[in-house]
Amino acid sequence: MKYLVVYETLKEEIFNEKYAINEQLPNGRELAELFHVSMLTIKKAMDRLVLDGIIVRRRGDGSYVKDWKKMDVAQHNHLSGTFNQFSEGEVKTKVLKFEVERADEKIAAKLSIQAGDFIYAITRLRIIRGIPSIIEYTFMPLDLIPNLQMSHVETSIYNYIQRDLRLMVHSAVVKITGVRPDDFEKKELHLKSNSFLLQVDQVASLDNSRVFEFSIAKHIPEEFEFETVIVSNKK
Amino acid sequence: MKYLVVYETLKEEIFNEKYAINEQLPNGRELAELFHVSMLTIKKAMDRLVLDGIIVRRRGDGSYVKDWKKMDVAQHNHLSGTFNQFSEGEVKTKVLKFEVERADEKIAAKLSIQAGDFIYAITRLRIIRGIPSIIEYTFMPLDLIPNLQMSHVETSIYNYIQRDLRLMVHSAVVKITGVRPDDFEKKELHLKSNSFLLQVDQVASLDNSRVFEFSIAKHIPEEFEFETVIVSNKK
DNA sequence: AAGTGGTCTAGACCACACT
DNA sequence: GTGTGGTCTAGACCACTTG
Repeated sequence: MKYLVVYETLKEEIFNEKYAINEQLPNGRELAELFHVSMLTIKKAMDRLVLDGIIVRRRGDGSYVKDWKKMDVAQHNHLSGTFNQFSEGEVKTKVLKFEVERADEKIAAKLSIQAGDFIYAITRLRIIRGIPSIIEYTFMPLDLIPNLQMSHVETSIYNYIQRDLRLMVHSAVVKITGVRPDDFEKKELHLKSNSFLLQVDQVASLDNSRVFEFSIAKHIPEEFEFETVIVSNKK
Repeated sequence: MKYLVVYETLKEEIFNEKYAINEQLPNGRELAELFHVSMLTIKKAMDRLVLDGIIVRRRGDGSYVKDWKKMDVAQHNHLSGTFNQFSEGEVKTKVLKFEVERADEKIAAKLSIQAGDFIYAITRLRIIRGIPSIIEYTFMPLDLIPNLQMSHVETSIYNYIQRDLRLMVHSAVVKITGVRPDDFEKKELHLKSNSFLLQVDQVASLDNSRVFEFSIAKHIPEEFEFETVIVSNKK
């Protein structure tokens, strides 16, 4: 993993301002000599820095350090579940429902299974620093996630899947919308009548391409912030 | 651009179900022979398909078609400004403000310029299919975007920058939150007192690393939907 | 053990930006 | 023209999954 060493080293050097903002970096050949690697390895490292939004590269011109200081929040591309986004003890979980049911048409479609197949249907309330902040509705195919226990549901299902089942989470499609709470949500989140929520729909896949989770998380606005970097994919 | 040909071809074949969902694709060597390219070119094409969320690849196992049908909306990674997200005639723009001002501390920080530097300060109301839907506050450094005209502001500043100035938009950092409208926004968007908005903050950069835009767009929830794919970057 | 994708090399050629 | 990054090759070796 040479390119990761190059990537981490350059990133650190930039953050330590060895290379200042808007400064041009050494070209590919020089960096390849410096690190004793091929130019392709340099390119791979630089591509990651571009993806991070830390540098730009332009053919015929060079590589330049971007103004990375304006990225005020660490990137939110979590893929780790709600639980791991907060530090130990900051988040408490109240399990409102934990049942095995048959998937209806809509959920079966999201999970790429047959209607009528068994699924876990889980509803959880996340309490962050004492404030009820998120209601999560989670649906998972029973056959993919064997032997799910209350103790997993109470903390992080992601951790169970990754650490215990040793499955790899590959990717997720997320959708963000704004919604009004229903009566149940109003009660659980202690909301006033004019309140609103930010809804994150997520369909998450394992690296064997199976969909293992469809979840709807509704966040109170005080707690919610989603940040991402969009990079233009020109030719 | 051989890898793009491979990418487009494979994508089309998958969508035409030459390769079915969950089916294994030919391995790298075979595809390299088929397309008469090197394996690295195949890998680059496949990497893009992975990024699109269309396939998964696993070392030691193979490449598999994902359930791409569940991606119900075309990906929202626009980088094209509000105007180009809707078809011709669907969106009307009312320019509420179009001035040159001096940047205050906050805006200067976002644009990576000095407080006091000249900027365009633009406020626009976007009316989609007859419904006032978005208020956009846009700030741009004067020196980067010379000679901005009312005609550009009324349609798409992005088009002016890309087509006329021939500058390339490289990337953007976006942040999504939920907010309450102020009185001005309530009036312009015809909102009731208990309403809410989805706020998208965007800091956009050119490929020379200069920040050319800081914008705050506040969307009515009926119109707003943001979708993206998150891919795990392990190793 | 056989087959897969991931990384890496040392070059080559090309497209593009500057002057 | 010079220098830059982007693409590409033909191989090599390695890490990993599955039988």
